[in-house]
Amino acid sequence: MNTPTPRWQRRKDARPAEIIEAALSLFVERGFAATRLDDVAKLAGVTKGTVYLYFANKEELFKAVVRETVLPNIESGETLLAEHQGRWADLLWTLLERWAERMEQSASTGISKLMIAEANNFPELARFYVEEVVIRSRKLFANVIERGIAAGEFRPVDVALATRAVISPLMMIKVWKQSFSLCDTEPVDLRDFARFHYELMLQGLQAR
Amino acid sequence: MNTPTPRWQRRKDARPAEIIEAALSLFVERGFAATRLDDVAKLAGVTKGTVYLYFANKEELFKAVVRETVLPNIESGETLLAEHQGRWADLLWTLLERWAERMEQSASTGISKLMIAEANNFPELARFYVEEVVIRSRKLFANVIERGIAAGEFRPVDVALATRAVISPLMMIKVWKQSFSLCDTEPVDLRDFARFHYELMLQGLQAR
DNA sequence: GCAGTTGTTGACCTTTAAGTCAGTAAGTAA
DNA sequence: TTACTTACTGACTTAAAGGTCAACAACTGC
Repeated sequence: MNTPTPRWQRRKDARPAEIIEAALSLFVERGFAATRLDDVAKLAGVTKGTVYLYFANKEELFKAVVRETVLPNIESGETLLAEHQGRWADLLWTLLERWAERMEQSASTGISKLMIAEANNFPELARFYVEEVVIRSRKLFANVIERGIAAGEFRPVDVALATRAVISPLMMIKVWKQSFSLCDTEPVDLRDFARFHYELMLQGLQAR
Repeated sequence: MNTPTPRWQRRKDARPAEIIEAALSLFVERGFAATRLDDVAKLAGVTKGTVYLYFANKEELFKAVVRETVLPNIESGETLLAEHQGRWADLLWTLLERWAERMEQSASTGISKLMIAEANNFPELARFYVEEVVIRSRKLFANVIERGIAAGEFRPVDVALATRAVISPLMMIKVWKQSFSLCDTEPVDLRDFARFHYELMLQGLQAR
């Protein structure tokens, strides 16, 4: 007799993560409302019923996607800051470079586009995201700038504004690529841009 | 006898623009899929049937919103460039300042957030937007930078990268405000940021 | 005024996708 | 093998929103 391969397997532990991964990529591509749970299930290799076995409803799945995907990314930067010795400009570049790298690899950075699109529809989730992700990321960069100023390495600029000037260009380019990769005839390389942005900005930041 | 005010009026010419305006503000706030046509109609002071009198379906309304709203904004910048005399850095600041002003006033700049969110769901519209709006805006700024370089006012930087470095920060801050105004506890003023960004960037751009 | 035209309504139909659950088959242990 | 548990399926129900259209009432011209 042939040993028939089972039509499906029981994989209770792996399912949630797989469903979240599938949901992430479809939410990022199409948006929350335009994504059908049948499609999420299909991409995760299960059926819709299974999705509802692990998540109470579509909104809870969305929240899980944001929570599970976003938090791991910040901690590495915070360790870098804690352990850093030497010029603050170098740390700034290290942070930007790592960020650009991660943007090219993992799908998780697509969350920023997703949150921008859906923030108004999920106020509580937006608040969670702003507090746990945005403010923390800003603090990280703000710290570097502040210490650079204190060390006499940077001019005494407005830190809140400078922080945004440092973060926003890379973020915008990434969000842009996420949305218009198919039709932008003049794309730029993320790392090239990160380097260019860093050098341009450093001129204005450095003390004379 | 009292002259009864009619329950509604026939205003064939004004309806399309009013419906488009209503749709714009709801699309920007909630996204395309999450916006109900009943709500658009209500906000425009009509009923759903009237919306379908002027637009074939929801998708055509969306296209009309993008087309009608976005085009008028670019031309003024192009005239400024054509008529400019003097330092190119000054023109750069004029363009950025006007852009920041318009962002604070008209709702039309919310289109960028909308297109970012929906580009993948409307490939043809995304192509139209990229070609008619994005590329044209980039060309405008690229021209200023190129002429500044030719005049020896700016260093010979990579124009494509510099253009994005100039545009993206303001755009990101605007998109951000659009999405997180309710829960961002550390908002920045658009004009302040525009000025800060301009001065920071100019340091890196200027020839020595 | 009155008759004819048409912009507008609102109840209705239709489609789509969220959410449910009884049944099925993959695993497990004796 | 068999008896049992439960992860998983897929057809079903339901709700909501897109889309339609016959009737209506605001205008127009005579």
